[in-house]
Amino acid sequence: MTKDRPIRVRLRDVAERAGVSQTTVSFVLNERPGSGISVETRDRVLRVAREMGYRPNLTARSLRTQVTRTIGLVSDQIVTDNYGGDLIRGSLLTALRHDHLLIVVESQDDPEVERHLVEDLLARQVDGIIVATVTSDRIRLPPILHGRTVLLNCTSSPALPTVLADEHAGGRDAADALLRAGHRRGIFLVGEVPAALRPARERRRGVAAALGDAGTELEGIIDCRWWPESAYDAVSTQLASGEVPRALICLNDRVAFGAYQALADAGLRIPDDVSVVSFDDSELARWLRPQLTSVALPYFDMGRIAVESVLGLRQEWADATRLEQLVAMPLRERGSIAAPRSGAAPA
Amino acid sequence: MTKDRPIRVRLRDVAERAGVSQTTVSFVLNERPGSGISVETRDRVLRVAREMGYRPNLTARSLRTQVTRTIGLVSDQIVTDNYGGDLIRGSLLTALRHDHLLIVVESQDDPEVERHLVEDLLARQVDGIIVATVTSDRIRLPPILHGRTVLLNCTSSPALPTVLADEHAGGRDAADALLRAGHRRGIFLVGEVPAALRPARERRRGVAAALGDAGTELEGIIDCRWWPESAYDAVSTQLASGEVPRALICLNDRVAFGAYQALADAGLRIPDDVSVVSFDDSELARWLRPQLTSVALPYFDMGRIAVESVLGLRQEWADATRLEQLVAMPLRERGSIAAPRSGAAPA
DNA sequence: GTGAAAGCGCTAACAC
DNA sequence: GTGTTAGCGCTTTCAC
Repeated sequence: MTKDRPIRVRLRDVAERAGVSQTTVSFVLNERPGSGISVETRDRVLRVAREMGYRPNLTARSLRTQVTRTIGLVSDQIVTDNYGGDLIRGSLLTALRHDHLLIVVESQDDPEVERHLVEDLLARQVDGIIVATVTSDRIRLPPILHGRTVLLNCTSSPALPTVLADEHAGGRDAADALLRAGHRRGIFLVGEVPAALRPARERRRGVAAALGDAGTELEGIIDCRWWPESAYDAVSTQLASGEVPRALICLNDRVAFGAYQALADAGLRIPDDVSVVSFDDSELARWLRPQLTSVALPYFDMGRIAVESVLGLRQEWADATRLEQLVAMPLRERGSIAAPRSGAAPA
Repeated sequence: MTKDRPIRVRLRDVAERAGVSQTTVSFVLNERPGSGISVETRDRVLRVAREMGYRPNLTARSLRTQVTRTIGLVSDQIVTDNYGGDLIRGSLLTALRHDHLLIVVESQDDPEVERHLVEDLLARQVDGIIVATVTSDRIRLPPILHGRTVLLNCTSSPALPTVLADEHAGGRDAADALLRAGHRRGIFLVGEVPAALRPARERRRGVAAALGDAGTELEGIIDCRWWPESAYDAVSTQLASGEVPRALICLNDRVAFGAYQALADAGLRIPDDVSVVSFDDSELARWLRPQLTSVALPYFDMGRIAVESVLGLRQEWADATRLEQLVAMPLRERGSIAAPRSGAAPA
């Protein structure tokens, strides 16, 4: 809270002071082509406008033009979740780059709230809406959405344009990284795979596909929640069982973190005794010792693409051929993978 | 991108269909007190409006009322930084609770961009502006801000209402946690203290004050950047020097993470050999083994308070007595502190 | 109890 | 080249 709202300079004030009509000022300021304003008038208007500190009232302009240069981002929990930051950042910066503002809104997973928020955004005449989720995959029925709408990290029925991470390819890449290092046997997947969670499903499918192509398969799945503690417990149990893995494919970095701790406690070294690869490439991946090889979540890019789509900037969707846009997950190779200890025979 | 913008139902449409004037519809819908609309008319208008799916055009309303129910949040890097999430979330949810929308904008630390963004927000007639930074403390000159402005996690000259974390008290609390466990000697601060960084300065001052009150002082400062790797190196060096600390006060959780790794590599156990306390209480604190005792950054609360302030909801500032609002940093006690090994004598 | 009409600040067709 | 004028969709004063 500070001083009160000052008197704003209006277009009319500038016009009066410059001794011209509002139209002239409007034309000059909006650099309207072919409006045939004389250079002198132009310069005078520009000067007066600057002197008076004129700033157009965008609310009034929007009312007139039916364009707000504003995009609404509705999410369930995106801000809450740390991973979500990049999604917002990608959207935000892209919106700004295209001279649009982003209105971020969070429904806290309450459909009623979500409906309300979307209505509010529409009432504010946003030019487009992005519906994003962190817990991807939850089918959401598109509400009374008009205008341009894009789904980010989730799907709907009936289908709407959607931006998703290419988790399947990511899964392949994770497995391939291991295969390239010579791993064939003793490869475990760490983390539960709930049927409702697209990233989990797809990552596993991708892993299985790559392994299958190499004529091998997972040795097993170490079941645990996607959190360090749960992973620590599960991996510790596995190690205690006597069947020591040679490589771990962790379903995210937090799981990998728990695995690191369990491995350390068991006196096993990474990557000499056990190789580890993971998903998400969060900050954690660089903080671990050794640094973790991880398949990055392309959240920043996804946000960017969603905004570009909503602004109608993407050819792919101009001709609504494909509704799903899959964004590549880059593999970030670091020091957590090495050749298997006892030199498994290559295929 | 989806179907085109549909024809919106306007107030006038509802009025025509209901056979009344716009005024009447407006009065009914806005539940204007003492407007003396008959119950029948009221019900009819309400019914028609619902049937037609009427939604007021908030752009038009804002133009008329000069109120947008919108708050702009300008930050340098808040979205980028993971810690910043809570700041946004606190602001966002509080804004929503008070029926306002949040427009988040990021300047990428470019003053020119920042000026531009603030102007845009003002041009959009936002009801208030919050200027936030992650790297607190950088004095920023308030730009052409009108209306209600609040600074979040940074200060300015001339001074504006500001919401800050009470880092000094936080520093005291961190040190007190150690003192309570019986620590008096061998306490090291880990992390550099740049003069320009308020949190760093204040935390150290608070630590020193608490230690001084207990008749002791820091054994030394282990200088390093606020990142795991740098902390790992610095702490490892310290350990190699032979002077093994009994307690570490890490200036944030990432530093603590690096310290954990260094301690583990040196075969020292936490908290038996060395106690550790830290700042920020990020997710990391709960993921570490043992879990880390940390002084929490009250970002969520700070965001909430900033929004409440900007909305004029806080008595403290109605009478602009104090411009600075200090928010408490709660100590989250976990398993990383124990009595010193060789039982240091209490004061 | 209800309606006519003005006006928020801007853009843009049309006239001169 | 420049000005007149009619709205955009809403709120609100004032008259009936």
